[in-house]
Amino acid sequence: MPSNILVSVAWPYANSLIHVGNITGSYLPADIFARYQRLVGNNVLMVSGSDSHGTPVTVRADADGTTPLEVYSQFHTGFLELFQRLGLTYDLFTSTHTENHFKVSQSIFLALEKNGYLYTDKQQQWYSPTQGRFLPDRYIEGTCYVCGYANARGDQCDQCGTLLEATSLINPRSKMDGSTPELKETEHFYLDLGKLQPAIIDFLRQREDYWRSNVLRQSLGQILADELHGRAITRDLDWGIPVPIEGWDEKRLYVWIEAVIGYLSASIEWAQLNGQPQAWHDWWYDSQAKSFYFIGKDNIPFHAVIWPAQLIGAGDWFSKLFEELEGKQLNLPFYVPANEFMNLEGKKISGSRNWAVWGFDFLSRYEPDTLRYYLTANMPESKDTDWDWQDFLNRNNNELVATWGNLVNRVLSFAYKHWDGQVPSPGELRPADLEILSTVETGFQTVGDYINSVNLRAGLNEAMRLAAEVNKYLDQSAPWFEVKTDKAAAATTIFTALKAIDSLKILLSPYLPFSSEQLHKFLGYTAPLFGEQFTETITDNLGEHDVLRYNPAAASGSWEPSRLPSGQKLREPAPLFRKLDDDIVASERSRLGQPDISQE
RNA sequence: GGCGAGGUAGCUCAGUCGGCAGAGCAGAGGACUCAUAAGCCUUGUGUCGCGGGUUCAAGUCCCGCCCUCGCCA
Repeated sequence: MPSNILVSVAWPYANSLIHVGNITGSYLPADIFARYQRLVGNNVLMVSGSDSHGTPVTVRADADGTTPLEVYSQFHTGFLELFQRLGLTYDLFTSTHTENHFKVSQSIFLALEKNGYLYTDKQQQWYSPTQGRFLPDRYIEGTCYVCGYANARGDQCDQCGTLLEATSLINPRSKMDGSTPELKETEHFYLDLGKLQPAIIDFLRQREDYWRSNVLRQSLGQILADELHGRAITRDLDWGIPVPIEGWDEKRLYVWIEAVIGYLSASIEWAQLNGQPQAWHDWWYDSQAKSFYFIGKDNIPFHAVIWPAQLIGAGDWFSKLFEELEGKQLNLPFYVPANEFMNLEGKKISGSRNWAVWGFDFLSRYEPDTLRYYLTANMPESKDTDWDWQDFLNRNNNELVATWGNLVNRVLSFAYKHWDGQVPSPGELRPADLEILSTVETGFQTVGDYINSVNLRAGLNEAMRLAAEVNKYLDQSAPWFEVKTDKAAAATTIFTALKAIDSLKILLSPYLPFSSEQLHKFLGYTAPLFGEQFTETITDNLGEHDVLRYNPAAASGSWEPSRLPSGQKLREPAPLFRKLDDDIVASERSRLGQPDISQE
């Protein structure tokens, strides 16, 4: 009776590099959760991809004198490598720029249309006569109509901070060529959120008792205070997904409606790549399946309101249009455990000012588990948190290395030295031995419950507390005395300690997969705990796209207490983690805000 | 401007139904030595953002205000 668990992870925008705030906000919690669910034996499907359309990508392409496709491909490739190195085990990390995603998105659009949730309306938009095209708000500069600042952006004034109505800018000019745009009427499709409002309220009310209050209030509270109104879902652009209506093929789907559809399209692509094109039904049509959406707080309305609205609005028309199946309803989100934000040294992370710790840059000097540990211990689950380099050093040296790394090292090296590189044979276990094993084994329940309810920090704390318990046990048993007077007693102690760290290895493995895998080998196991990540190039009618995948076939780990056999041959141990030097605090701080080396 | 989250020990953060303010780290002291000078034992620490109110009792509930952050307009 394994459950089908869909792990949906925020889609990074393919126009900037990934920093630690992005990682702790959604990618890392999703991976911890997914690894745990796989260890428990559930059927996990973890999907995401690059959000490749939208104006930030075209703006960047125009600025760099290249094409949106080039910009997207370059960042996308970087994401695949970073995620692989961080051990983020996506079953599929793909892209929105695929033939499959185009088709799925257009099917959702048409299903919404069939069910009467779309309407058209006209609006004014800046148009460039010199270029013969409409200009997105981000392509416009002008004088702020609030404070008079001459270089206000189309969507916001950098001087007074006001969010601006682009069509009201004074003396507008095109950022492309400085020419003066003119207002022109254009027609768009709108999603009728007002009509869907009662169903969305129902959806949220059904989840009221277990959703985080920040997520619930930001969605339900907002709706109750201020009705939902229709939103334009098409744009006058050429980069993106064509509107699938005759006469509209010059227009594109607005990214905000199309990107979230990626959870569905990536699931479908995953099934196709596995040669079982219907396999995704288990997560999307089985009413017992549960879907978890790992996102940052800035994305709450899109995942708790708009995406459910699309799914409800598409109704059973999606299955008819997409694969001629009758009467299938797509599953709605089960839980949206949105995280708050992580700041850096007391200030907001800012890519453009290089006030950031970049994923790649970090990995050039430190290990992925070091990052995973600090980001989890400091994860913004209930409020904004702060990345502080001194705190990073302290936690690495005083918690990860001292409590866990040292425990492993002292037990392994003692066993290796005194019992000829083998797990010793114990005598009958004494009360203290039984007690510590039972204490550690409670972790499979307590840590598991924390992870299952997406309280990841609490789960990590609990696992670390258990590691400290094993340190106490060792001090009380003092095998370094026993070994001199009663080697059989020492053998019992070390056997017990080895079993304890063998169990702790599993409890910590969702958080620290690399070092757990290494410990697993030190303990003499040959089959790996986890499966393998790999990349692949897929060709379709839109061209080629690279994907990151996960093959669980070789994984042998399971969420249950150690069954370490005595006599098992150990491998020569080495420290799992590196103690960091105090100097790094100053040198890391000096990098912050410096002209950027990593934003290419 | 509307909606929401947060403000608690030197630092990072918990705090459920209102019932003597907590953890980890840092700091101080101690016994030990298997281990990455790690681990173990002992130990100090508070204007719970500010001002009112309700209550026998408020970090917690109510009102007002200040600051930080997010979404929306």
